[in-house]
Parts: sequence; structure tokens; C-alpha cells
Amino acid sequence: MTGQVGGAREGGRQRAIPEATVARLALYLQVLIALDDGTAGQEIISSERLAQSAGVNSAKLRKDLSYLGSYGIRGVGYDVRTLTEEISRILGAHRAHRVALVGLGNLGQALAGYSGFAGRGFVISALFDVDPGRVGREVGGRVIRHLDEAGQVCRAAGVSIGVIATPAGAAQQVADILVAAGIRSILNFAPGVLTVPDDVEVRPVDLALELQILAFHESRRDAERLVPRVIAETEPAAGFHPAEPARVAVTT
Amino acid sequence: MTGQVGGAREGGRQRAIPEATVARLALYLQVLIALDDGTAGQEIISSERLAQSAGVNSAKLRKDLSYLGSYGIRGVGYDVRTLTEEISRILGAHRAHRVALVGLGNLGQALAGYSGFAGRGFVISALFDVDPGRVGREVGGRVIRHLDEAGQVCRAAGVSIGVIATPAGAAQQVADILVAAGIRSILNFAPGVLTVPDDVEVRPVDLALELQILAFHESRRDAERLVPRVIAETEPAAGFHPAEPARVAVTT
DNA sequence: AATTGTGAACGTATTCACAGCG
DNA sequence: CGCTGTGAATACGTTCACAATT
Repeated sequence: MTGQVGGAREGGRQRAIPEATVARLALYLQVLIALDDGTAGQEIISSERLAQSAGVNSAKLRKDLSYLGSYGIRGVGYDVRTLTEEISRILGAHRAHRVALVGLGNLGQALAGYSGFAGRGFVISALFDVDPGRVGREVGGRVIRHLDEAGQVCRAAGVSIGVIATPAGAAQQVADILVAAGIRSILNFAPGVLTVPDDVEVRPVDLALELQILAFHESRRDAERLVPRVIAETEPAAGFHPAEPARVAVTT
Repeated sequence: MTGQVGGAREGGRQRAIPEATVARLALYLQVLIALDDGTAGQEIISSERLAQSAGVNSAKLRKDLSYLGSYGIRGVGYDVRTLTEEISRILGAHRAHRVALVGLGNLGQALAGYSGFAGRGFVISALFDVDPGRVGREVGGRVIRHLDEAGQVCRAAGVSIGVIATPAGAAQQVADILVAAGIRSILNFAPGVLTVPDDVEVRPVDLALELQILAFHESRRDAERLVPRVIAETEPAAGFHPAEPARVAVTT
């Protein structure tokens, strides 16, 4: 993993875009769109204001944008429209991406109906499952097909992204099938690690893992409360309940 | 953001654990548990094998584990049981964490029924919404309460983690309410940036954003196909369909 | 003999701070 | 004058490679 993606082979035309920057560009795009249809069309925005809205520092934002080229106006700011278009272009957000969703349990059904996908150029073009109780049923106006048909269906529909929302035990097999169906981008909601060829990108979204990370920070906070140091002016008014005793760790 | 978390104030006892390491520790724990009840109890595991299962390189794994202390046996490996316990302890996984879930639309309901939470020490102790059509109904054996009651309910139930699964427009308000209710850890499924006090940790899980990142890599791949360079031995057999024409970018 | 634990080297990402420019 | 764009400085994260240890 190089951390750098994209063009620039030797005498290439385009500077490579760092992975961390790509993730933030998606965020900036979201923020720009939200700003644009929220507070009716501000034409120009400064790096400072945009950075604030995106929750990052402005130098970072400017450096991120500089990978796209020079689309700002010195002394003024960035034209919202131009910037939105440039980021969209780089991210491939100007064209629709067809998505196959595998696994229509609780989570899968929720994803199938999630407006956030359709809202931004992602079209769920195929639903798959293996449960006979599900195959053939309709979810969001689309028929659930058997996973065995994934190869034909995905190719016929031009699906390029797969979303795995199956139980953990099935995820690797599903991934193999998606890869065989020509899919090179996978969003994986199943816990556990997927093994895929190098040219396939997997983004894991593991809810229990995220909670676990939060829990760690909770524990740290509790631990700190036991070694207090100058509790002083913290939390001047509402929102904190000093009556709650610090819960001490109890071993498994 | 320092990237370093945890103790070690001046003469502290415990080395600070890098943020990146914390995230992987959660992963290792998951993998250890999966290995343990999958292939019945292997007693000892080497860094090499565990790293493989977790999809990381073994030096990184060893360095990560070294932040916990020296729990390995040189020339042998790590005792699975000990390691599992140590990681659990550090992550706070040995005690239950109570979770409040706000927003019981599609996604919220799916989360309420998600076994991956309960499976690992996370107990959903409260459900909140503001929609009168939802408040009072039951989901997974638990009554949905009005968000106005969050303060009392969360404190009474000892909730420490909040999960936001509302529409984007409501998320900031919900976050404010959770923070006022004493919650310091938030998992946010709503798109957009939350503003919270410094001592509150938010982990954003933005599905559309993840897809957008995948889409970027898709676009890069397509672009590369247009500047081919030695197409040669790529993809020797199945899985690739050369008849599909490279889709060229079309502007918005 | 094998595998851990870790300094040192390297690479990536963030931040600073200011020259360049509209 | 103000804000962008970016080199230089710093901080963070990963990998190498080997001495320590069982």
C-alpha cells in the first residue's frame, strides 16, 4: 500500500493524489453540496470557511485542493460551482455508478432503501441473496435474485461496485463471487477480513469495531477519573453529573 | 488531534497507544475470537499467523502488541487466551457498554436488531425518536422513547455511547442533546460533520462517502485503461470482459 | 531454532509560515 | 490587502532488520 494513488508515471501529467486526501475530497464535495442547497448559493467560499464546515484545518484543505490544480482565486476564495465540478470530476461523481447489494437481512434491506445512495449518483442495480425465502421477493421495487446469477446480472447491468451485507460466515465466498463477476470495488459490512486480489479495493465498515474503538476511549476517560489531577474548572454548568460514581474496571 | 491517546503524563506508568494501533487492536481481538471458536482452540499463535489472519504485516502486529506490554513468548508465539484478555482489558471489552440509539428509520431499526452489537458486549439500552408515529412502538423488545427524555433515561440507564441514525438535518441537534445527556462517545451514521466539545469523540460512518471513495478508484482504473501501457499478462483467465468498452467521462 | 520486541530508517500526512498573486 | 498555493519543518505511522530470549 503506497498511500498514493492515481497517475503520474514518470513523465505523467497529473500529480498523484494521496489516499487521505481522496477521502477528504469526498467530504468537501458533500459539504459543498450541503452548503449550496442549504444557505442559497453563496458564489465564493474561502478555504477558511469551507475548512470550518468540513471540520478540518484550512492549510490541509488548501493542500488537498492543490492536488486538483489551481482552482482558487488568490485574495478571494474558491468559486463554489467550479470547485464542486472539479472535485466531482476527480472523484467520478459526475457519472452514475451501479451497485450490487448482496445480503438482504435487516441491514441489507435498510441499505436498499437508503436515500443517501441514490441521492449521490449511486444506483442500486441488483440485489442478491441465497435464502430461498428471500430470492424472488421485492425490495424497493427491485427483485432479489439468487447469488448464482451474479456473474451474468452484474455484467449485463454494468455493475462496478459490490456491497456485502451478509453474515460474517458468508462474506469471503460472496467476495469471491463478486470478484469473479468482474467487480473491483467492494464495500464490506460483514465483520472480518476479506482476501481479494491486489487490484480489488475493499472498504470495510465494521460497526462493532467502531464501537469497540469508542469503548477504548471511554475506558481511558474512566481510568483518568481515577487519577484525577486538578479537576478544577472543567464543565462549568449543565451536562455533567458528579453524583455518578466512577465505574471501576471489573475483570472478566 | 495528537494521534496519541491514553496515559503517560510525564512520569506515567503506561506508554501511550497510537490511534492507528487502537483501531487494529479491535481488529485483532475480533480475529482472535473468530479463530478461537472457529478452529477449536489453538493455544498458541505466532505473530506471523495472526497478522495474516488480520490482513496486516507481522512487524506491525508485533509493534502494536508491544504497546500492551510483553505478553509474547520469544521463540514460541502468543498465548491466545492471555492475548485475548489483555487486548480486551485495554479496549474495555471486558465490561458491557450501554448504547442509546437515536433515529429508528430503516437504518436505525436494522441497527437495533444487529446481532454484531450484542455479540460483543454492547447493549442497546435505549431507543429514541421524535416521530410520533414511532415513539411508543417497540423494536426488538424495547420501547422507543421520545428524544426529550434522553437526559433522564441515559443517566438512569448508565448509557455511555450514543448512535445517531437520523436524517442529516437532525444530526447536530441530536448530538447536542446526547452531549447534554452526558454522553462522550458518538457513532454517527448521518452524513455531515458534527460539532461537539473537545472531550467528546465522534466516529463518523458515512456510507455515501465510502462509496464515493470506491468510485474514485473505479474512475482511476477506467482512466488507466485509456492510457494502456503494456496490457500484457494481466488477468490470464476468467473474470475480465474485454468487450466492455471503457466508459469515458461525460461532464455533468 | 524460532520468534518476539524494538531501535533505526523510511515513507506518509499534517502543519507552519510566507511568497506570490489577484 | 487578503487569500491561495506551496516549500520546509514537524509529527505520525510503517517497515526493516537484528539482538534478546525462550
